[in-house]
Order: sequence, then C-alpha cells, then structure tokens
Amino acid sequence: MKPKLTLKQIAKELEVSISTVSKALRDSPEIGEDTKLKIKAFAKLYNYKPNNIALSLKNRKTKTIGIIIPEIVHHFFTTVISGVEHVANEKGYNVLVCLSDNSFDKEVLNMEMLANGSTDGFIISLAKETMQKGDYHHLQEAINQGMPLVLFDRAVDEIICDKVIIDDIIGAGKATQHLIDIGCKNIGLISTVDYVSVGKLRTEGYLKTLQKNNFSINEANILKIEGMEYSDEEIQKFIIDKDLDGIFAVNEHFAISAIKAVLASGKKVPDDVSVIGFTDGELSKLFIPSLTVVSQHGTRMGEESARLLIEKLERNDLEDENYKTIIVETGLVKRDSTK
Amino acid sequence: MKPKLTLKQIAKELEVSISTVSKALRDSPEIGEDTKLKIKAFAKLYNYKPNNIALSLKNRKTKTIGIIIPEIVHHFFTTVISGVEHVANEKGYNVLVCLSDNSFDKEVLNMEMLANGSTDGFIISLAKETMQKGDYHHLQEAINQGMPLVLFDRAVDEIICDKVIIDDIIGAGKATQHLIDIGCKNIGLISTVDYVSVGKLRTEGYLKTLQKNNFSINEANILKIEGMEYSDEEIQKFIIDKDLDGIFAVNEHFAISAIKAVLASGKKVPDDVSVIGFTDGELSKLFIPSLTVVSQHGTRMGEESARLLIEKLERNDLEDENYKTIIVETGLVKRDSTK
DNA sequence: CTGAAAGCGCTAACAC
DNA sequence: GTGTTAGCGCTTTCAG
Repeated sequence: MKPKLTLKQIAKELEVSISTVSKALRDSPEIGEDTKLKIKAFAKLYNYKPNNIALSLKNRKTKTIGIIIPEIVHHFFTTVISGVEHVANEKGYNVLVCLSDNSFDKEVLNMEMLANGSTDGFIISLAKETMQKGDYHHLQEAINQGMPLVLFDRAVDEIICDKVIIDDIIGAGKATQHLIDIGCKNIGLISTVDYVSVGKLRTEGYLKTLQKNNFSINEANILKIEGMEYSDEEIQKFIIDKDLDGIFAVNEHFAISAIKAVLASGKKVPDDVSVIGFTDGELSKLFIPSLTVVSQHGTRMGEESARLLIEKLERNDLEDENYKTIIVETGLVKRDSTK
Repeated sequence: MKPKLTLKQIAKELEVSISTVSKALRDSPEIGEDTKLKIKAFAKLYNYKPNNIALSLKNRKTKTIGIIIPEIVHHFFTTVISGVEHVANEKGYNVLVCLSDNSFDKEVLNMEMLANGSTDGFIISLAKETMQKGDYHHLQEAINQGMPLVLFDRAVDEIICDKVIIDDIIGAGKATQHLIDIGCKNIGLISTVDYVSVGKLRTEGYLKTLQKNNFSINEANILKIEGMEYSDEEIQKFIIDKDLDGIFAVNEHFAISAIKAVLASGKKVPDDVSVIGFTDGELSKLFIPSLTVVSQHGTRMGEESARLLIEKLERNDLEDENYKTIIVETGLVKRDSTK
C-alpha cells in the first residue's frame, strides 16, 4: 500500500520547494518553463492528485452539496437526486445524501452534521414531522451562517430562500379539469393531511377547479390520509360507499389503491370510474390499466435545485438577497385510467 | 451572517490559549475543573461545533463513505442506499452518493474524485460497461492506496475485497424449482447479457435446476437482453411464438413485460402461464396480478456492506488480508402471478 | 494546570 | 525564477 503522493514528497524528490511545485502544477507564470515541465512530468508519472480535504480547508469550500430528503425509497425523490447529481457532477461538485426518514430530529441532526464544514450548501425537502411542528430554526440557522439553501417540493413560506416547487394548484387543477372534461360528475379527492404543503395545495387546486366549473363541493368526497400504513384500507372504505365517477389521487400509491378499490367494488376503470394520479413513477406506466397522471418532473426539479444552489455558491460577491422560486410545470399524461 | 465559531475565537474571547480550549472541550484531565467548566459553558452557549474538514485533515479520515452505483432510479439500488445510510449514520458516518450511469468512464472519474480525501472507503456496484470491459484497475488502485472497498451485487472475482452478494444461483434455483413444483413443463428464462454477473449466475441457477429435475434444456427458451430500450418488444417477440407455461425473469421490469406479453397473446396469468421475478420492488406488490418473486433484500445488502466497510475502517491495526464475502439469502415470496 | 509549537496538505503574499 | 512564511482549524506533543 502506497500512500497518496503529496506536494511535499514531490518537492523533496525533485529538490525544489513545495510552493514551486504548487505553482508549477497550477501553471503559474512565475515558474520557469523547464522546471514546470519537469514537475508536471513527475506529477503525471506518479499520478499526483491534490488532496481535496486540504483544499477544502484552505478555500473554505468543499465542493460538495448536501441533499436531505425524507426518504429515498420513493421514485420521486430518486429522480430528484438523479437530477441534482448530474448537474452537480458536471460542475465538479459531489453530492452528500442524507435521509431524514420524515423525522424532525433526524433532519436537524443531519443538517448539523453537514453544516460543520462538510457541505457548501443544502438542497432539502422537508420532513413531514418538520412541517407539522412548523419548527424551522435549523434552516434559518444554516442561512444565518451563510450556507445557501434550496427547498424543493415541500417548501414553506416561513423560510426565505431559493425554492423549486411544482405548480401544485395548477397541476391539481389540470387533473380535476381533465376529469370534468371527460364527463365526470362526481369527483373524489384522495390527498394527504394539510400540513404537508403539497397535500394542501393540491386540495386547493381541486376545490378551485370544481368551483370554476360550478360543481358543488362535497366534503364527503375528500379523503385525507395521514400515514401510508393503512392507506389501502382507508381508500377502500372511502370508495366503496360513494358513487364517484372520477377520482384524483395526489400520489401514485393512492391512485393505484383507488383503482384496486374500484375494481374490487365490481366497477371498471376507466369505463365506470376514471382515476388520475399525481406522479411520474414507473408504476403508472406499467400498471394495468396504465395511469393517466399529472407528471412532476422530479429530474427537472433536481436539476433546477442544483443549478440554483451552485449559482449562489459561486457568486461570492455581495450577498444579495435575491431569492428565486422556480416553479416547474406539470404536464398531463393521458393514459388508460381515464376515459 | 455570523461565521462559524472556531477554537481560536473562543480562546481569544476567554483569554486562554487555543490548546487549552481544545483540551477542555475534549475533557482532558490536564485542564483545571474551573477553566473546563467556563470553556464548556461558553462553547455550549455559542453552540460551538468543531470543523469537520479540519478534523479530517488532521485525522486523515473523513468519516464519510462513498457509494457508487450504476443508477439510482432503480428500486433495488435505492433500498441498498437506504440500508447503507442507516448504519452509516448510526456510526457517525456520512454517505456520498455517486452515479456511474453504467459508464466505465464515469465510474473511474467518480472514484478518482472521491479517492482524493473525500471518502474513507467505497461501497460499489459495478457499471455494466465496467464488467463488459473487465477493466478493474481503478478498484485495484483504491485498494493499493489503502482505501477499503466493498463490492455489492455486481461483484467480480478479479478484485479481492469484501463483498456482499446474493445467492444468485440458489435464488434462481428457487424460482425455477417453484415453477417446476407448480407443474410447469416448459419454462422460459428472461435474463440479461452474461457479462453482468447476476445475469450469468441466475442463468446458471436456472439451468442447474432444470437439469436436476431432468428437464431438457432448450436454448430457444432463453432470452438475453442487452439494454432496456427495446426490452418490451424483445420480450413480446420471445413469448408470442413459444408455448411456455412458466417464465422466470431476472428483474422486475422483465417480469412485468412478460406478464403483459402473455396477456397480450390472449393467455392468462397464472392460469396458463406462471411468471416469477427476481426483485423486491414496489411494483411486484401492486401490480395486478401481484408478482411472485425471489426477494433480493436490498436493505440488508446495504446494511451489511456498510457494516463491513466501517469495520475495516475502524480496525486501524495491522492490515490483515481478511476479506469476507457475505451472501445475503433470497426468499421466495409467493403472490398471484404463479399458480 | 496552561501554553507554545509543530504539523495534517495546500495556497499565496512576499522576499530574495 | 524560486523559496520562505503564514495560515485554513484542529490536535497533540512537549515545555514551562
């Protein structure tokens, strides 16, 4: 096992000073052509690579960005990571991934862990518990310390920073409108509890669209689900005794559950009931019937988030309080679960 | 924006030396109780946290582990990351995630990027291209430099290091045997090209089990798929003109495609054709019919990998050449796609 | 009991 | 042109 080569060793080997080596390798005009050549050749030969940690310490920047998400076993987040990773890599950044498991404490812990020099900035989607508590001091602290932050998907107004979100209201509107357009008269909504921002916004989009079309709103047609554990049962119960002909579900899981429940009740999808989801998961494409969905473009969100963060990181000039909120458009993908 | 507190500042503020502060905070017996108390109180008050980068430079260890996978938008890898992340976090490690996109070059690049001080060790599943080329010099180099490595899932014999793999042959055997047990006579295999280790091994398990049961082997019943782009079409063509009554697919996607192709050909699953997959993806549970599968236990693999790596990292004693290969057992999960 | 000094690997201002 | 020095934040001998 040969330990990594350092400037020091090169210097000793070539009998020059460390700074000469450093400068030569960075192609400084201060150094004579001949020495430069010699040093570079040696470095190449022994495959010298500067030590990132030393650089980080010196430059006070790590060239890594931290991403904290509630869970990774979830297609949406996975696509976001993928997006972040690709633009990060392109710009020479590494990506540190942490999972909050939807727990406030883990989220805080992770941030503290990374805030001490491990990352230059954060890309975060808030834990459910965090949104429920409404405690965002850890985010504010990071900002105060000068760490740029971008919140995606699950963002909150309380924190002023860059954000990348989806046009949830509009997206939900598209879904609802689609159901109306194909002739649904009694449209149900399966959403998450209101403290999860997206649940709330998508509910809003649903309600607004119904109103705009002069549909009456029936609270009984709205199901709000807290956890995933019993969602199947809840959805089944919800669907069985209603006479819905259209269902809008705010995620893929709920949509699939809904279809199953409809099928179990002896009705057909999409003939009797049309179902539309909010996702761009694999399941939607492969399920039978394939799902009509409002697509979230997770990759795009990840890319935008990374771009926003890196932009902020590399603009070391005045800290202008110029925060952007990028709204990634949703699109309706018509497939077989709606007429 | 208040920059992070350093030992230096505390020292100045309290009018003691830096080393006194350092020692006090690490509870060294050298320091008097009163000064210790004073310093600790101050540190707590202003929420001092040591700078990870400085620590890394000093200790020559980063407390982060790098994981390089071919793609993240894939349920299996996602579960592995989740497993790695959890045990890593538990032991105070961070996780740096890099994607090779199945490209040899990106894999090498990523490793180089991380090997220069960013990580203490690697957890890797090889890119398809890497296995195809059979070029593992980058892995060997990392090992030579003293970076521990653990290979998971797609491992190769050429590199001697810790490994976490699945009992692919046995698992494939279980799948095949299950099909035989339920009465299938003409069993097809949908696999990947041979240079992907798992494809090869699972094929082996399939063949062996057929032989053991005195089934004749029909090469025409074996389909090997290279990329995912045209897999649907290939599978459809494969299935249409054969009279298979059992199909074993080495991943979830292929299994779903197979079911669709069977359905499209006017036959029923599982009545006419039983289909079994190799995965523990979400799709399998939710698809209709739900899929009988050999489960991979990605989370377990991730956990084992992380444990193995951290164990090696923390045993700073003699570098014993004691490499383990952990074989994570597969299990048969019977669902509705087989009789 | 406390502090000065060296050093982890690197860069950059400043001498020579 | 090349080298010396200081310093990034921290730990750790070794003096005092």
